Parts: sequence; C-alpha cells; structure tokens
Amino acid sequence: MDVTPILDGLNDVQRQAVTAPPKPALIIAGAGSGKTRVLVHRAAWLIEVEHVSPQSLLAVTFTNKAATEMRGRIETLLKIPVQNLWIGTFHGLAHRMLRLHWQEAGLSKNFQIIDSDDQLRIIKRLLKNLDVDENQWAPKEIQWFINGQKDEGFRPKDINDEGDLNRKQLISFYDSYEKICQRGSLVDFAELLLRAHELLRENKNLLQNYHRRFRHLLVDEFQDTNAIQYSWLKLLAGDKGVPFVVGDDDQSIYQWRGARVEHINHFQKDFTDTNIIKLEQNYRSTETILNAANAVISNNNSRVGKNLWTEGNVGESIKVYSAYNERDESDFIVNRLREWIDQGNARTDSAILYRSNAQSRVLEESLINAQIPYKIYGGLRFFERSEIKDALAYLRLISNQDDDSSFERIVNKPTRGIGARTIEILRNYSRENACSLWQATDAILNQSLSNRAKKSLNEFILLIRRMTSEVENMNLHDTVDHVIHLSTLVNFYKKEKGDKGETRIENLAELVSAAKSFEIDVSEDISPLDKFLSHAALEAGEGQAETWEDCVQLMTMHSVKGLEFPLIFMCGMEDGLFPHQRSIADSSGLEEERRLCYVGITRAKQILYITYAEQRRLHGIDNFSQPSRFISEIPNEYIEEIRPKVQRVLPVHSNNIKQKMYTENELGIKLGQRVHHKKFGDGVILNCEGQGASTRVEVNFEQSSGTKWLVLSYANLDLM
DNA sequence: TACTATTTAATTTTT
DNA sequence: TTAAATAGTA
Repeated sequence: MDVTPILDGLNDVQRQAVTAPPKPALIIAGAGSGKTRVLVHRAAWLIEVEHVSPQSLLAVTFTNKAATEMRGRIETLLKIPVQNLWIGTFHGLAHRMLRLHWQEAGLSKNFQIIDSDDQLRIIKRLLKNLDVDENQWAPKEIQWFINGQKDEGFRPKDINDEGDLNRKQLISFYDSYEKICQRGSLVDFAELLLRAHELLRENKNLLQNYHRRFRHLLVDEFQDTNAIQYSWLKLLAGDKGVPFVVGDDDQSIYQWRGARVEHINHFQKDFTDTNIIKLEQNYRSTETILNAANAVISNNNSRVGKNLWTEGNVGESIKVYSAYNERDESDFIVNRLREWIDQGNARTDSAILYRSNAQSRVLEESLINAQIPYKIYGGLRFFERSEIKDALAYLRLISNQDDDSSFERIVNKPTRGIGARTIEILRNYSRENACSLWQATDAILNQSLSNRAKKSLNEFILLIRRMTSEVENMNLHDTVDHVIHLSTLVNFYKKEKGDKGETRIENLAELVSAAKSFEIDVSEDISPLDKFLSHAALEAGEGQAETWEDCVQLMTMHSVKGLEFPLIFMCGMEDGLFPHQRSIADSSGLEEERRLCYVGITRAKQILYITYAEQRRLHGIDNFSQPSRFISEIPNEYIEEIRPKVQRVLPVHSNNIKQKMYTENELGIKLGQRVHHKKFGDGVILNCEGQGASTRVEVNFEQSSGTKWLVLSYANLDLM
C-alpha cells in the first residue's frame, strides 16, 4: 500500500493527527494551520490504509459549502467517488435520519422544513390568535427564546419557569408554537436537531444500528457545536465510536447563537483517553500579521492556549489609517484598492470586512464611483426571496394541505378577493376546532360567509385541488413550471412598478431551471417534490442566478470565517462599532468580539489594512468615537500609521460639528467625560446632540446594562 | 382592497 | 439614514 499521496505535504503534527490510532481525538487547529486538510486526509487514511468502509464514516460540518468541499477533496485524494459516505451538515444529516425514520420520530411522511422567516411568521400569527400585544411580547424575542431552548435540548415541559411570570408566558408560547408546527407537519431548523436527538435516544434498536454502522465520526468546527449537537454526537458515538473533532477555541464566534466552546473541555472528560493534538504552524499569513493576531487574542482569559507560528516572511507592516469620517475611510480603501489592482492583482483576492452589514453602503458608493466591481456576501439568498417563497408555498400546499404557514402566505397572493375578514373567520374556526385552515375552509364554505367571499375562497380551493391533480404524474420541473403558471404569480409581479417585478419574474424562471437541474435519487422513499422543498429550505442557495466575475469581496467579519485573502481591509474599527456597543459591557461578550477580531486579522495572507473613522454617521446622527481597543492591543512594532497627506475638504457634515463643539464647550461636557447621576450612578458620556436647553447626551452607566439618553438640563449630572 | 403617511427601531446568522 | 411595519385614507 502506497501511503505517500495521503501523507505527502503534511507536517509532522498534521501527520500525527492523520495517522492517529483509532481512539477519540481532539485536534486544536489554529487559524490557517491546515484544519480541513487534516480532516480530509484523515478520512482518506481511514478508508485507504485502515480499510474502514466509507459506510462506517460520518463527517459533519456546519455549512453546506464545507460539506461539499470536503467530499470533493476526499474524492480527489482517493481518485474515486465515495458513495455511501455520509458527509453533511448537522442539519442535513439530522434531516436525513428523520426522513428515514419519520414514523419513529413522530412526524408525518411529508413533513416540511421551515426557515427562520417562516418561523417568525408563525409566531406572529400565534400572537394575533392569542390576542397578545406585539409591543409587549416581541415576536423576535419569543423566537429567540424558543430556538435557544431547543438548542439546549429542552421541550416546554423540561423548562422550569423559576416562578417568573415572564418566563412562564414564554414557555406557554413555546408550547403553542410546537402544537402549530406538529399540526402542520412543520419542522424548524432547531427542531431538526432536537428531533434527531430524541429519535436516537428513544429508539434503542435504531441507535444500536447506527452504532454498528458508524465507527468514525469526523467533526469540523467543533468549537461551534451547540448543546444538542454535542449530545447527538455523543449519543451516536456510544462506547465504541471514535470521534475525531477539529476546532479552534479562538475562533468561536457564535456563542450568541448557542455554540458552546466548553465542549472542547467536556470532550476530554466525556471520552476517556483522548488524544489531544495542537496544530500551531500557520501556513497562511506573514509573521507580522500572525504576531499581531496572537497579541490581540492573548488578551482573552478563557482560552485553551496555543501559539501560532510561521516560517513565512515577516511581510509588510499593518497599515492603520485614521479617517475623518466614513466617507474618507471608504475613499481611502478604494484608493488603495485601485493601486493594488493596477499593480496587476486580481480583485477577487481582496476583501473588505466590517462588523455590521449597514456599513457596506458607504463602501458600495465609493466602489461604484471608482467603477470597481464588487460582490457583497450575506444578502438575501435565492430561496429566501419572497417571490420564490411564494411559489414554494404553492408547492408546499400541494404536498401538505395542512401547512397553515404556506396557506396564509398565498391564500390572497395574487389578490383574489380573500381579505382579512375572511381569513379571520377561517382562523377562528381553525382555532376553535383545532384543525388546519385548509380543513376549516370546508366547514366555512357552508356557513357564515358573504356570497362574494364564498366564491373567492371556493375558487382558491379549486385552484389548489386542480394543481394537485394535474401535477400528479408530472416530473419535478414540469410540476414547478405548471404550478407557477396556474398560480398566475407572473402576472401579479408584472404589475409591480419599477424593474423589481422584472427581476422577480426572472427568478421564478430560475426556480424552474433549478428544479430541472435538481438531481433526484429515485431509490429514496421520498417524493421528488418534498425532496426539492427540503433542499430549498436547507440550502438556501448561494446566488443561483449570479454570474461569476472578478470582483472585490465585501462581507462581515462573521461571514469571512474559513476564507483567506492576500489583501484585507478591516474597516470601522472603532469602539462601539467593533467591539460592538452591545457586547462591550460584559467580559464574555467582549472576548467574543476579540475572537471575531482575531478571525478577521488571520484572514489576511499578505497585506492588512485597519481603518477607523473619527466621526461616523450612524442612524442619521453623527457619532464621535475612539479607535477600537483592539488596535491598541497590537504591538506598535507591527503597525505603520498612515496620516492623510493633504488636508482634505472639510468633512461633509461641517455644520453639525461646529454646533457640537459649541455646546460641548459651553456646558463643559465632552465625549468620554465621566459623570455622576443621582439615580443611575457613575457613567461615561458617549454621545451628544442638540443644543441649548434641549442638548441630550448618551451615557453609559456602569450599574445598568446599555446606555441612556438624558436631557442635560434635567439630568443634573455631576462632572467627575 | 390598495396605496400613502407615519412611526419605530437599528449586531453578528453556518441551517 | 433607512427599511419595515402599521395606521389611515381613497
């Protein structure tokens, strides 16, 4: 057996990981240390050298992209396609299991997956049904609560209300929400995981089968696992399964979504005799960039601890630019980009990173002015577009008529005279009789309805019935095409003014071709339509209709994880923006921001620019802020400060500045000034607006969370 | 029912 | 600033 291709080009530690004995392994893999590489080669090693059947391997990732890439790389390495090797996302694999064992899981055969948008709609409707004031109970927070509980593995009955009425109410919302989903055969993302976990936990035979089957579990981005994912892994591994997990605690940036880095420590306890291997050699960045990243992250306390090193060049200093305002900042970035591109570099090798999406607007304007093509990551994805979701709702209603969520979405789209009144009657009936809206129509048609409404509703019912029967023997893409045709959605969008409707119609056409190219495995016991619908929910589709072009990449610091670029700009590096205001207060929040910063810095291969604006217009008002504390955590030796060479034209909002300075002087208030308030205690002034008697200041008080706006003339602040 | 005016709130988002 | 959601009007 020639093992050279599998071990070639790996360093000693990587090799050690790849060839590790079959016992639990925890690989701590620093940024750019070849984490995916190790995972891929490990899989190849097991199959090729240890003669483990691909069937006994399970590989889990977080994104579809990572899963696809991993499969591709394994196949390239082994030079053969690996069938019956389970590689997928947690959600994808959970979904697969639920489809296979829908009965044991307590689902109907044609259950549908809903995305967070659908979920929110359901919650909103639920609140309306219960006659709850949305101002008192924000739907988003209820959604947050439900998903949070599911991520932790809790059903409503498992949650203690702790005598808290608020909590009690939330639990009851969760309970009602669950009933709605169960009735409509709807499964949200978190539910996929929770169900799959319960499925294995409650069905010993099934679990034993999987235990016999899966001997090796490979896990990517282990630091991002939430409680339910980790439990599922443990359950699946059992006593004999061998987990091989790869992660980096310093790149844990999704704790706010339920990810628990602590699993890295738990792992060593839960699996005895764990082999711990640290990959610390970085192959990506220059020494300067790497040292800077190390220096920043060393300010965090809760770390496993490792030190990345490189044999690479020292490289260029990190350039820090202090801009007057956000316009100046983006112009600077665009100028530097221009120079870099003119030197013959590919635009696609550069990326601009920001903390929050709203920051992209100014950058876009400058890029458009300079005529530099760019691409923004993280916008609406194909299957999330509303016209696509409309079409899908028709298809879902055909597959499952009890899907109230889809019913409501399209019952009057295009408008067919079924107004709020009629729907209200339907809702009432369905609530009182605990049936779906579809079922309610039957009863309602025979009762209390005006003739007009009755006619409209009846037409809708007939339309869905007609679609259902006509589509019965069609293949997938004809089905999609036919349903879109019968729905008359195209006509509906034609009426929309502007070229928006045009795009929507194009997207609908694109949906048909997506269905055309969708591969169906007929051996599986699921209808092609249901499979397509699940696919749509699970893989929202990165830009289906987009053409590839050489362009500058714009994205948030979160979405850049896992990528690398020769040239990186990190912009908006100001305290309050990054670290974000809402994370500054507590140390765990701040540490997560710092990890995010670490992720950002370590994306750069050769050149890193860091920029901040002294003045930034946010939500329509001007803010002054300090450079991000993370900048000062980078040792000076790695930094080259760039000062504007020429005095620029005065900043755009010069009037405001004059006003602001005036009031500041007049009242002795300046940003950063410490103050004392009788009720709120001590705090720091973050912001100031208005003038004279109506001057208001934003103060961050130490005792309370968040900040408060106070009118100076009433607040009686004492300067400290 | 559909359009327009007003109000409100504003991190990050793998699935 | 702005986008989205709601309330009010034709």
